[in-house]
Amino acid sequence: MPPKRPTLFLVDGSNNVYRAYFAIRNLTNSAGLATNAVYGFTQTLKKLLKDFEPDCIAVAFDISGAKTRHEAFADYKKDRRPMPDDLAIQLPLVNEVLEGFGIPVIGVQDWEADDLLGTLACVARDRGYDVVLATSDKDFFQLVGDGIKLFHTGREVLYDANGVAGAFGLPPEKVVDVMAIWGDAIDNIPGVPGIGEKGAKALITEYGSLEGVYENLDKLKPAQRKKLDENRDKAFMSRELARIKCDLPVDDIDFEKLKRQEPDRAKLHDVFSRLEFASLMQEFLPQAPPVEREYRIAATAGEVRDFIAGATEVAIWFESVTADGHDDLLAASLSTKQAESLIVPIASSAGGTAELREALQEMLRSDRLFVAHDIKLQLRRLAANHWPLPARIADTMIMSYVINPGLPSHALGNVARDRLKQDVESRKDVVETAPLFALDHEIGSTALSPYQQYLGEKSDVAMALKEVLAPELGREPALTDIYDRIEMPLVPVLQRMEARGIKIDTGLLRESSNNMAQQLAKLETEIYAEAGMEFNINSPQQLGQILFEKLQYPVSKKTKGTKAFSTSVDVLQELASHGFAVPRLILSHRELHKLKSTYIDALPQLVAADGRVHTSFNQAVAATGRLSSSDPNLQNIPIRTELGREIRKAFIAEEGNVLLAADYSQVELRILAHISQDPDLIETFQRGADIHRATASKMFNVPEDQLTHDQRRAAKTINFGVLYGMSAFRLSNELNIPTSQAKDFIDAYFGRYPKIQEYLDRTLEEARRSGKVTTLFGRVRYIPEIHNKSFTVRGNAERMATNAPIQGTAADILKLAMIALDERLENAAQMLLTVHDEIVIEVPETRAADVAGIVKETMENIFPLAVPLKVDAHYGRSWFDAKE
DNA sequence: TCCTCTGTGCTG
DNA sequence: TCCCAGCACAGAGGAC
Repeated sequence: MPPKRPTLFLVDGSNNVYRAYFAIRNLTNSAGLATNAVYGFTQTLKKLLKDFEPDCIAVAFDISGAKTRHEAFADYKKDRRPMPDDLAIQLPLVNEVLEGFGIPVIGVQDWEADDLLGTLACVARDRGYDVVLATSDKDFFQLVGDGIKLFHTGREVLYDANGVAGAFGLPPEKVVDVMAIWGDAIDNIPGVPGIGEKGAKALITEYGSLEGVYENLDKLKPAQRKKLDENRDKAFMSRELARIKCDLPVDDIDFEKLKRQEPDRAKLHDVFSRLEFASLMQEFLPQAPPVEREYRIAATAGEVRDFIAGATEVAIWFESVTADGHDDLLAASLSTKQAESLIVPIASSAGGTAELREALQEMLRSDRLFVAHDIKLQLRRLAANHWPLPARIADTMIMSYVINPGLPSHALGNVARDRLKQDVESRKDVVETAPLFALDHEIGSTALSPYQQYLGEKSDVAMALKEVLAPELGREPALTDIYDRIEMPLVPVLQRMEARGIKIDTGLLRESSNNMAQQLAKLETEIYAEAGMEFNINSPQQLGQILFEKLQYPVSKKTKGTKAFSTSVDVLQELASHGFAVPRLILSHRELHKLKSTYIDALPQLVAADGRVHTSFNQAVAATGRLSSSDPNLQNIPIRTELGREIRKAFIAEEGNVLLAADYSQVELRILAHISQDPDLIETFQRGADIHRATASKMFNVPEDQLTHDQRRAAKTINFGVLYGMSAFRLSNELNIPTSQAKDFIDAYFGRYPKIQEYLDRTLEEARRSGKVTTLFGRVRYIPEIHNKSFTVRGNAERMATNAPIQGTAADILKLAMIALDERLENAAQMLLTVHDEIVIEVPETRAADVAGIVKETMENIFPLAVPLKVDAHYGRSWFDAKE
């Protein structure tokens, strides 16, 4: 093999700065400084460095005062517009960025940057470099050939000579001839007026050169002949203007000095923070010098056994690839101490062997503690491949969540950045640059591919995080309990629920989809007719224009962010109540379209080969301690409207089974009664009365059996509202009463339940004092905004503070019940779903009544409160039937 | 063309 | 200004 030629990237500074400036508009920092050009230029630079990893790189700029290269041509560039002020002001910042990246800037007084680039390119090529010009200026196509390529920074395409021929239509050496006729408005190269790109290329293609064209003038159509004839001098002059010089005197240049350097992270972080580029700031956090990491690849089972010998804790990562809807294991990465990983190929395609696979399985069957960041994902992959599941597990994602659940994300990358000040490779980035199966490529080599680096990191970082998080968790006994007794025991329970999935009657959904499509089409026709024109009904913007501009309906509300016309249900209902047809029809259309697109059409597509949908339960998302569900979200299946509830008929049990739905009745109010110790509230629940009726009776001083419907409704609204910190304003809206009356209701409520007021005050006091609130079980939630000086922000924080202990305690209770049920039901029945206060179970019909009893008993007695917990349990063929 | 934000609406 | 906690769809427009 001949030695590889070093690569040199020559970046056309002006071109790329201008391109960024025009490609990105309206980007400024909070001080109003334009930052668009720096941002775009930086992104281009980053991409070049990452995708091409050039050996050498430099950026060429004009130095102000640069003379024209052909002073004889007086017009040349004379009326080129001056650089816009808000671009000029960014040039020093571009220089700072380049300094931060360690990229030299080249400029020679009085030289055009084009000629400088051309000369550098040619000299470098002649000295043995593979040169790439990074520009979006088509003029540079003329330089492309052996040893010189062009990377078009706008299109992100690398052109060699063939590429130029393909993109430009003519080979590089013909570029100047084409420009001679076509001209270039940007550089003020006149060309032949009246003949443009198409004409110029056709002529040069036909006659080979500018000379060729003029030798054959007589063969051309009269009009074209005339234009060429009259502008002969201009054409030849234009060709000289377009020609980039390659022979400027630069003999003394030392390309070694253009070697790529490590970026100065601190410097970049500083400039990006002034520019307020948040993601770039994150990316270039000033870091401690990187630890030497040793990531090896195992070739034999002996190496695997040696690696974990004596270790009681192993951090694991099993990498998988999805093929035909199945997660196939590809490789594992193991760590027993920081900065060391062993990568073990699993799939034969990646170099895996039966012997290696057996060593891994043997490891999983051992009683070591297996650590991962999101271990449920690991369990899922192992289970999908019928591998043994480890018995003792630890999860750094859940540790992070229990310590501070309010973070925006507990994903590995975020936690590592936060806790270890370390960036981790994302699979997306790695797979883009390296093929997946590069894994077996470098076994025995010390140089790791990016993919191997990524794999090694997965277990290494999990182990490093465990070293940081476990001691921190251990210092908080209540949090340790939450982790040990609630969250970790729940992990395998959730994993089994996800793996089981729930059966879907796709036939039913398809039928209903067709039905709805017809109804929607009919509604659309009616809406267009009433509106007098067609428009996109699903576009709030277009709908707003139709309703409030074209049809001139009264405007009652604007949207929060953009202050556009609001077209939300309440607005439409208000309009419909005045007898307007369009809003009434839109409401029907909205409901149908929502149900069809979000549920009826979406669900069948998510049904797996087993005829069931498998959601993911997210255990480290909700700040209050609740679970969430996604892909698909099965926690928002409609129930409140008759039409919506029909969808639950498609969630069914297997033949011979039923679905059993058990839900806690008014669990949050009961928790409020317990935590506040309000005697009246407790008494009401203890005697099993209708809580809203009892509340109304107290508020309005009317016996329970003489209340009006509206009085009970008001009490019900307040009962729920108090859990969320509802304002009088909101209550007045909800009940359609004056704010003053709503305020009276609320006062009456707290007058009768003084302990609830005390609870709210006490909780706010705690939040203000300690910055956090806790559930009954000690789960924390930090409320940093509790001292915010903005009324709105602080108000929000206060409502979070009072709601979190209630909602969070309910979540704790449900989780405990799930853990207990998983154990008690054994194989008699299988939990499938959980929806905050509800558990859905699939059970053989013959055992349904029996299991319903166990479920009810378990859930009601899982944790004794000052009031009884009440569970309603029903079963039937479908989820619809199970909700009596 | 892909990605992100916004408006809207579904659940407990 | 105004109700806690989620997730997803669809449109619009930014970014490349």
